[in-house]
Amino acid sequence: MARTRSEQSRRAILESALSLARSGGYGKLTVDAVAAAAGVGKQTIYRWWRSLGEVVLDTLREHAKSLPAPETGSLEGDLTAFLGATFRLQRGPNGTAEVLRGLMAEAQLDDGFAPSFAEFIEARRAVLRSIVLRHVPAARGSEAEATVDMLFGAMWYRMLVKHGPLDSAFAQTLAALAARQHGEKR
Amino acid sequence: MARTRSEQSRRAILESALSLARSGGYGKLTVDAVAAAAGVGKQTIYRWWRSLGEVVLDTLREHAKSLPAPETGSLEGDLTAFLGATFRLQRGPNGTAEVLRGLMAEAQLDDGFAPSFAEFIEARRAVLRSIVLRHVPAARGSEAEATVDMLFGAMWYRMLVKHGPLDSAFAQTLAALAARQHGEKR
Amino acid sequence: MARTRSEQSRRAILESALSLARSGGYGKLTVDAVAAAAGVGKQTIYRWWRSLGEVVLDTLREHAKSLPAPETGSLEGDLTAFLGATFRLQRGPNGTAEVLRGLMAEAQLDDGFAPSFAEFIEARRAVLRSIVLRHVPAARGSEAEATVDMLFGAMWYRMLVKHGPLDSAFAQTLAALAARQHGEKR
Amino acid sequence: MARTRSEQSRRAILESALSLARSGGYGKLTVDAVAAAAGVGKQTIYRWWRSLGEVVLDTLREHAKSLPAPETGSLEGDLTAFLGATFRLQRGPNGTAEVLRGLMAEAQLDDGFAPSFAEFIEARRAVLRSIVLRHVPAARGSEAEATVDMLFGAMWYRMLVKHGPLDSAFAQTLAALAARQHGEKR
DNA sequence: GTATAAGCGAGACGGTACGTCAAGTCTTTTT
DNA sequence: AAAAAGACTTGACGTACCGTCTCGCTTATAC
Repeated sequence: MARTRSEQSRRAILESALSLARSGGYGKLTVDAVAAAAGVGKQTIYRWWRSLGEVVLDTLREHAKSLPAPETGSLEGDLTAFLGATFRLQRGPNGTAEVLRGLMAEAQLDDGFAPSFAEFIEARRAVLRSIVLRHVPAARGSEAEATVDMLFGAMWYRMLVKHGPLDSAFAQTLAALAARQHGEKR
Repeated sequence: MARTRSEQSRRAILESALSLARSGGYGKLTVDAVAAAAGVGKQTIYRWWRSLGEVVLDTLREHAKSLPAPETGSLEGDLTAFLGATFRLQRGPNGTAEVLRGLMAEAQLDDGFAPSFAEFIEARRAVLRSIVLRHVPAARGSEAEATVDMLFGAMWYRMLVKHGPLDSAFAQTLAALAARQHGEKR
Repeated sequence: MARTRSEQSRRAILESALSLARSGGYGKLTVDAVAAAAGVGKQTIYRWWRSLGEVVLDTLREHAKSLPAPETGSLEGDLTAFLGATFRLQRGPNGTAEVLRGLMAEAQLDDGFAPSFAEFIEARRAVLRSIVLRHVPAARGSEAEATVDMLFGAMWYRMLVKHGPLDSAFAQTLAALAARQHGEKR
Repeated sequence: MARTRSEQSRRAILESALSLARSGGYGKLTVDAVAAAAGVGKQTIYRWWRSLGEVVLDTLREHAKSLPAPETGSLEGDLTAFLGATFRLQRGPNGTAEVLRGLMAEAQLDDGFAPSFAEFIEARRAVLRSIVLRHVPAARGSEAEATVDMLFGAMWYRMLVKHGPLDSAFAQTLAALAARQHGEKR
């Protein structure tokens, strides 16, 4: 005998949060602003999410689904394709890099948000790990983990510090170096 | 012919900031608290630093100086030593990891702080880059950069996401994989 | 369709402001202290008043209502009664003199507050003016205004400079002199 | 073997204080601004005066000396002349009204300044009192005091509340009413 | 088919911290 | 010893957001 959750409000909140984070920078995102932009009461946000970070994370989960695991036949080829596609999704004014940086920051400052973010990260790691293991089954264990950390680590490092571009050349270099780690021809 | 800067206040601020960041978490660090703990007026902080991030960064610059570049004869050996020492400095209750995570977050949220932090990061990259190039001169260019990004990237990735430890085993694995990237015997 | 203004907070603010002004002196009244004493956020004060002066003025408006216009039959009698009652309200530890002095000071230093205070003053002048005109209709115009200014002026002058008491003897003297200005037998 | 007080600094401080008070309003007068405008260290101000109020009061003491007691033969004439001259000194952009208002406010808020200000006020009262007593010796006592309070009170009241002008017409009206209080022809 | 309880937009609320301003004091160097 | 310069501690300012809490309205069951 109760009213049901408004799908319209849910969408408006997700979209407003993402668009405000992109335009003004994640650091200037506020609950008041999101609520106002979405034409929604603040309580409606707090009723369904624990923080703005969770809202934004929700929007990214959908984005990431559009990344299929490639099949080129070689580790270097698969990595080049996967990393290239991942970088492409982040680049540009409509890319997710700005928002990802904000979420990473949030996870450092808000202990409540860190687990959700870690879970999101783990999902991405699982995909990359499976690519590595498909070509180098023997690497199972700390070596595969380290390779995954080196690849995604390099990506995040550049995304966060901005000392170099996340372009296809970088994707290729990373793929080549990772392949060599596991004995593919140099 | 005016009063000179108080060295006592400077030290008190640096020490209070670092100790509060370690005890309560960087996210709960406030200017009011630092000023109170240092027995200092807030204005004195704002007079000499642009934000708390800059204060904390100042304390870390001194810490990092204590890391000497190693000389073991092989790339893998040097990397193992360098990464191991770096990780050791970050570990534990008196380690710098908690504070580094906070600074990385700050750099994402505060555009004014990002350049200072990037400069700090670049100084660390320079040391690692020189180690790589000493052993593999031919890697000069994007390959050396990528190797540096993969190593420090993996470190930051684990520091930020906390999905794995920064211990000597990880240092060794990273060193071995990086050495293989550049043709050292496996 | 929003939450309505809290009557409880409104009263607590008015009472705290008045009581703090009386105990510590108007000059030491601070927004922080009023908010703390009232158990209220500062924003709640700023939401409804433009300055502490307006808050205190609000409490005085109610106080002043308790002064009825007298009817003794003569100008001198009415003035004696009216001024006597007015002075009495200001005297003593629970009197309003301390607070009135503070408001007068505020009006000099804060251009935004001056109009509100002038309006409050005019309301009081209107009462005294009507007493004068009831007995001396011919004084309408600058003479009545001047008489009002001389009576309230003398009161404020003593309140502000504190060179003489605001007692019933002074009320009587003022009343007598004002009556003579308008030809009542001496 | 000591340096003597700098007359140049003294003058610069007095002039800067007065001019800043007139241009920006007494309420916005600050010690920093006066010191900067006078090309003087803040300590030099604090060494010789207890507060900015005392500085400004010093400048006014000289101004007031330029008011000679008039001799027209009648109470009404003398009062008209005296009040007219007094009002004239206060009017206009170079008048002292703005500054006097500020000092009166200061005296209400700063207990340390009130005595100095009261002394200044009393000097002015003495002049007006002597005029009244010269023409109405019998008024000695509370009646003369009350008349002085009514005249200066009316002046201050208008100066502070700004509900009417301090012009020669008002001076005349006040003089006439005061004369009637003491039996001069109506 | 209507009562009723949850969802909702709105926005007031108690708090915490911000970054700024000015006060009055202290220290350094110069005159 | 007085002065210019300006750093220092202190304390209050007015603002921004936080997360919580009514308020009155809307709407989808469950009776």
